Amino acid sequence: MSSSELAERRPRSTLTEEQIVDAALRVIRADGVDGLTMRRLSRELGVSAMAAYYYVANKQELLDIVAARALADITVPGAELSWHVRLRMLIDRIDAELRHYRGVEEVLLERMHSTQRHVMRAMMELLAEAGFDDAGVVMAYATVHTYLFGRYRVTLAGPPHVDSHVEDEDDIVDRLRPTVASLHGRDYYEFGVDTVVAGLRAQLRKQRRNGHG
Amino acid sequence: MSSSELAERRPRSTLTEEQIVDAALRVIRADGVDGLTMRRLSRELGVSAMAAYYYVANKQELLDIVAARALADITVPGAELSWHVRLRMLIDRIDAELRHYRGVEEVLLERMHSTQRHVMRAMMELLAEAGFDDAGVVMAYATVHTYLFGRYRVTLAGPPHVDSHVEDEDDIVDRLRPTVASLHGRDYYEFGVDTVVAGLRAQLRKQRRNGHG
DNA sequence: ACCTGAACACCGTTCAAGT
DNA sequence: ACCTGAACACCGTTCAAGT
Repeated sequence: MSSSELAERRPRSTLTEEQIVDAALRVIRADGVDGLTMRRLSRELGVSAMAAYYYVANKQELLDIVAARALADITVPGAELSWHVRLRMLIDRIDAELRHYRGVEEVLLERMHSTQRHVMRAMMELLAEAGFDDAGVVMAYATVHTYLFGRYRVTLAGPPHVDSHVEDEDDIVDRLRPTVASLHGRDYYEFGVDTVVAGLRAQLRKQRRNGHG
Repeated sequence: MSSSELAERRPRSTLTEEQIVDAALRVIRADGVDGLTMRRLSRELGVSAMAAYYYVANKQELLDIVAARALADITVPGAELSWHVRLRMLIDRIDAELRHYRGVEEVLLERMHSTQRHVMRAMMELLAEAGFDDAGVVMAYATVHTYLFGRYRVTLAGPPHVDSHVEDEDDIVDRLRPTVASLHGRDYYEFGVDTVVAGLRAQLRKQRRNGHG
């Protein structure tokens, strides 16, 4: 038995990629994506600072693996429903996973291809079946992707009160401050996704009017 | 004349906030927001590494000032047009400034309040005049904000070709690869903004049906 | 008042060396 | 094969010191 055969079976390796990803997710859930440093990860693994570099080429690769893992369990809603209902369900399922793996959206926003491939494929197929032409499928996907992964980065909470600034009832920004305070992440999510889906339905009607359908 | 009077007029100050912001914008346009470090900024200003700290409390404050400056010149379209046309024009003007100050969107995405206040006010007033109720105004603004500032972070260009991966005509992701390559930033922008605006028109109709109008 | 220089507590990553 | 330790080239920020 050669040593390379031994190596391929990794007989007594103490570290596995799964352990690394699990540790990374634990850190992200505790301290957010910014809290995930290679040194913090090594502490979580109980291993020397640079050990993880034997398994991942660099930090970006680690983040890609983590993002893929977060979306791995997504299932695609069945074809019996109308396309916009299915799209809404698929978006809801992605959102549920993202809330579960809090912090990972930041990774997914940047590069579309790091979305788990089967999720991208499912959404594109759905859009194609709905009647979007090729360019429409791609642009519609990009629109959903941008909204879905971008929304997590937006925080509304402004500086609670600047001393020099007096509240002005005639200023709509001041007048709506209590409304902002009363709305929750859920409200923004529902409204935003409804808006994007309704917008895509309008885009499809427009494409049909222009004679591609 | 006391020394504090002299100071208030800053008679021979070599550094001004304007110079700092200008230098920051030059660095951002050359190397992106990530390339803007406090040390790089000082080199651009021809001054010692920590000099800028006399004018800004920290890097985040610098970025806020830069973002405010980028949106300072936005003018609001006149009231004679219908609200969705005005909204589209306002979004286009913001986008034009962002393209001019390339890289600043990254700052604006994060926190809504760092959008120049007059831009936020203009868009909210427009949405209120359109007929959205208070919660609708806030959620609609948030939706536009998320899409508009989020889209810059999304890059489509995947890894050009993974060796182990064979193109599969039955896989829609592979099949649409040439379509992705043929589309430009402009196409995504037009489609995405059209989608969001059309979606908001649908939301307003829904609100009216539900008896708030 | 305005700016400098050195220092502190971090990063990601490389690489020779250990087992 | 798998992991360690030291080092390199960076960060943002603080602070005593200069002019």
